[in-house]
Amino acid sequence: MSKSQFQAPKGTRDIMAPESDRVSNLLSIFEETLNSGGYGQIISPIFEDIRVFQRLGDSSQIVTKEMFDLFDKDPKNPQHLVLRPELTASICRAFTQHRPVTPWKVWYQGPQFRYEKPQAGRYRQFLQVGAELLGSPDPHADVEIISLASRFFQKAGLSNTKLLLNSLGDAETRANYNEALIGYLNLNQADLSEQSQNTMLKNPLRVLDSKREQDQAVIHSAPVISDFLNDDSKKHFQIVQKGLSMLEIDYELTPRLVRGLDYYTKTTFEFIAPGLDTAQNAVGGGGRYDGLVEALGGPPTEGIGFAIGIDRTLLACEAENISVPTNNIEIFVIDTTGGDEALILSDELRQIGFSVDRSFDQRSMKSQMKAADRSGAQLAIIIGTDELNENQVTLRDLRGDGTQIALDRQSLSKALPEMLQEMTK
RNA sequence: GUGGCCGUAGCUCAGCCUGGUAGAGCCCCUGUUUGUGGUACAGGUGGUCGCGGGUUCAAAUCCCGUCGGUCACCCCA
Repeated sequence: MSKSQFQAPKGTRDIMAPESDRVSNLLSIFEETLNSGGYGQIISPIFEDIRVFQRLGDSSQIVTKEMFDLFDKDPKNPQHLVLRPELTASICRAFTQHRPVTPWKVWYQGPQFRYEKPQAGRYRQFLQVGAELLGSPDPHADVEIISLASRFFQKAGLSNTKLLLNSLGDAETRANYNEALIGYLNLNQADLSEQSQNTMLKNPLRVLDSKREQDQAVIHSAPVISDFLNDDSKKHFQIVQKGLSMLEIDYELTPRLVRGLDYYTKTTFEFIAPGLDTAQNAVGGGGRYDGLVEALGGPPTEGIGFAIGIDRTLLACEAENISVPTNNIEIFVIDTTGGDEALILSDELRQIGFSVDRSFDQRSMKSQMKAADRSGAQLAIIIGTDELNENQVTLRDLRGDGTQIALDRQSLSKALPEMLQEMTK
């Protein structure tokens, strides 16, 4: 066997069963959760005009160097396109384009792309699900969004996730805080790492996100934004917290929680899976972005949303040993008369709703039995020359004591449902 | 973008230091069992040792480069 000449591109992977069963399971749980909240699905393009994302702010590396470029071939309209690195901006673009009635509640699911160096829980193509609520400043909208994300993790069976909560305040708050933070960082610049001294110039907030040992002392004593919230922001944040308490959703106030994109205002949050023994333990996050639609050329519109990384949620499920729901087949047809019977019978039984598998290549009885066992099927239907001549089939219970009974071929489909139910008891 | 570790059978890995005919376990196939799986035993298929160059009589093994994986940093879901 020669070595495969091609492999999946760097930072991408093939997700195969049974892992893919878990993915589709998570996706359907998510869909169910969001549908139950009156959110409609939006299926937006996988690529967009690069400018849609450039409005996110250029202090973010996502915008500056982590996008996959595409170029429209039409010489009359040489558009610069990119594979979407996130979806909130796409959705705000869709909002300004279609101007739906507000509140506009949407959910999405799909791959996103960032040109990064891969590592644990980080891929160049990664799968996210998320939701956005546009057109309401109501803090209860924040609570609804957070609660839907939280319920998703719950339904997925994850017990070890933690909700981190913070408020970045409005523009006024941020300006005041930035000033104080810059002043503080300047005073303590000498104690900061080289990287952080750099970050400080571009986006002081992000210094709080540093994981370097050297920076921790400075970060620890830095002024916190909660002390700078103005009345409006403070009130908003209080109602959010009260709402979460009313829903009995636990959270941890983390005044140093900073998110990667510049557009966030007021409420920001992150779900982490502390059980994940990797540097990338954030499984989801989001927040309010009241100025974003306007920045994309739309009317002033408030917005709040979240995104959940399915790849990392997958890792968290594995870390918590949550069982994978698999699509086991129910019946395995064994045919030693040449294969015609297996062909006909499996088709017949599939049509009436059973999941049925069979062997190919006219293998031996023994080999087919082995395949039947491996398939996980409850029941084997055996057709040999004896059965064929008698116009019968033999049923064998593969999971119990191996009981076999003979049955008329004609009465098979009628008797099967009851028999299977009996056996799985 | 920076750094550590790793690339040998479908999978998990040994062999590499000290160069001399490519190994184990699992999986898969066949048989013991003349129509019957899950246990046991026996046998078998499968590898230009990631790729390219160099050193050498001789390279999986030493050297250089490159690609990929992985983990961390930067950054981020």
